Amino acid sequence: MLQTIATKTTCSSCRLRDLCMPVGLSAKEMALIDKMVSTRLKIARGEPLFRTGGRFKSLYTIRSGFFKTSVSTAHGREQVTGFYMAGELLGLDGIAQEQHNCTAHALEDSEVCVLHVKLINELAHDVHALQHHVQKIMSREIVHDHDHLFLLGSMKSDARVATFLLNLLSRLHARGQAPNELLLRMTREDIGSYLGLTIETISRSLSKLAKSGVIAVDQRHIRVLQPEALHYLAEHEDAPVCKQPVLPSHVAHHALA
Amino acid sequence: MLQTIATKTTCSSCRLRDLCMPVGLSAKEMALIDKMVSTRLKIARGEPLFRTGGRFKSLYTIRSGFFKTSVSTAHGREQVTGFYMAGELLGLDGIAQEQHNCTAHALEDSEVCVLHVKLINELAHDVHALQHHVQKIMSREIVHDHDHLFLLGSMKSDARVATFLLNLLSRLHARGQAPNELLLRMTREDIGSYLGLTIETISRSLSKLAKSGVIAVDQRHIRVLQPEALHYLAEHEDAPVCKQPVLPSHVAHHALA
DNA sequence: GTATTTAGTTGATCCATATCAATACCAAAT
DNA sequence: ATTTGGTATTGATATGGATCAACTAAATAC
Repeated sequence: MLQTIATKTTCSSCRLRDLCMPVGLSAKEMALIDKMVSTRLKIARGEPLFRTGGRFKSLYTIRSGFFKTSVSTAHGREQVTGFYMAGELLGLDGIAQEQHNCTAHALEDSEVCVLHVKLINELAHDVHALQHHVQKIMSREIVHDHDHLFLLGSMKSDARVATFLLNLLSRLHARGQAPNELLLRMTREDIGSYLGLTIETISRSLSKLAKSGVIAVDQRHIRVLQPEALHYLAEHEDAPVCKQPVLPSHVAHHALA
Repeated sequence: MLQTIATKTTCSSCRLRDLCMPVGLSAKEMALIDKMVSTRLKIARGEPLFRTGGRFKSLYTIRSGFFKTSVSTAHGREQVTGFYMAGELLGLDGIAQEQHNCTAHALEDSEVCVLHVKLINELAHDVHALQHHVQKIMSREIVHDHDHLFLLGSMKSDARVATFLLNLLSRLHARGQAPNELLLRMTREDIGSYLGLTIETISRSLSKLAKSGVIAVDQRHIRVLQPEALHYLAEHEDAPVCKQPVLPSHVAHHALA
């Protein structure tokens, strides 16, 4: 299940370096950083990387693949709290109580770098930028969570779906992918849980977007045909208050009929 | 509005020390820490401590008083993201982009200690525990946000309200207050925004809890009469799935008639 | 004191989304 | 090719909470 493999790649030569590591390190600092990652793990699709309650020893950066994180109650109900892709850091919620507070599942065969916290903090003493870097990443997570609180607390279903698609698109775009195409790695159920909606509502919302020509849906493959319309939906139809027609004619006249 | 006053109290002698600072510091370390807080601010009720977009220079620990934080869109809608009380840290979301990403308002006349990040990070180099402490607090914030995502994504209105009350109660209890009494510092509107509900729903939910004898409501003063019933509501009526009667007879037979 | 404003409650109605149900699709196994 | 099971779509119906509206009570101003 968890297969350990020897590291062949160093951080300094990693193609994801700019996503993972602070920029502008000296050669000396970079050499120190290279010692930080001693192990990599392969996680097969569907398998957990860590689970709620498990002992927290390390953070994980994704080398390749895709993960979801989720929290759940004793009484069964589950809530997906995030999706993570290459270059992103998993496990930050474990620092608080030295045990993982959510479960991370691989949504496709994936590979992660293991960063032992002990090692990170020792290194941070010498590589000053590293400490600040960790803070920044944690802060970014908080900001993202706040945005998501806004989504769950104030936005209507179509706006949630539009926002979700745009968020994935921009993150994939930052990784060199086409800015208007998207392969959903997660099920409708995962999306629904993440967006606080049912699978049927997700399906209907996507169908509506497709019918109106804003996107094209083929199974889990999404192609964005009218990015502006998608942005408009994400930003304007954001409240139970709004009663105007969804799209003004200059944006897309037959959108969402 | 923002009135600066000279510090008369040191961290080492502060009554909130255990809430704010790492425990088990040496005398030497404590002396260093004492230099961290150079300024305190008084914020009058209703005034902002910082605003979205404002330059991020420091974190704030609450000495006394009560704050709410909120994010909002260009198009007006606001979402309360958290409530903060004595000993808690404000401003962590600003680290990511070196600008504040939410607005913090005082809900009563309050006093905060100003912690310049530059100073914190310099100190962290010598006081190793401090660095870890900041990480822990940020991680705790992430965990809390995930719990709140769960609440907004999966819980029904009554469960949200019960959870909210229990959360405030336990935090106040940790600060030496009675475990069954509570003075709400925020309006119903703030609560509604925080819980993703309207003011009317908050009002109805509180009335229902009062009518069933679980709590007593007198304006913003809440007294908990049946803590177990409140816990039950928070944990069990957690999903749009649940169809059973709200409370089994052994918990509270006339609750929520 | 009275007037005005703001905050909160309560009832009636409506609607967005959940729920229920039937069907279709694709992948893996037989 | 056929079954099986997980995944997705679509339609019909139900409902929790939003919206609208009328009213009460406290806080503040005059």
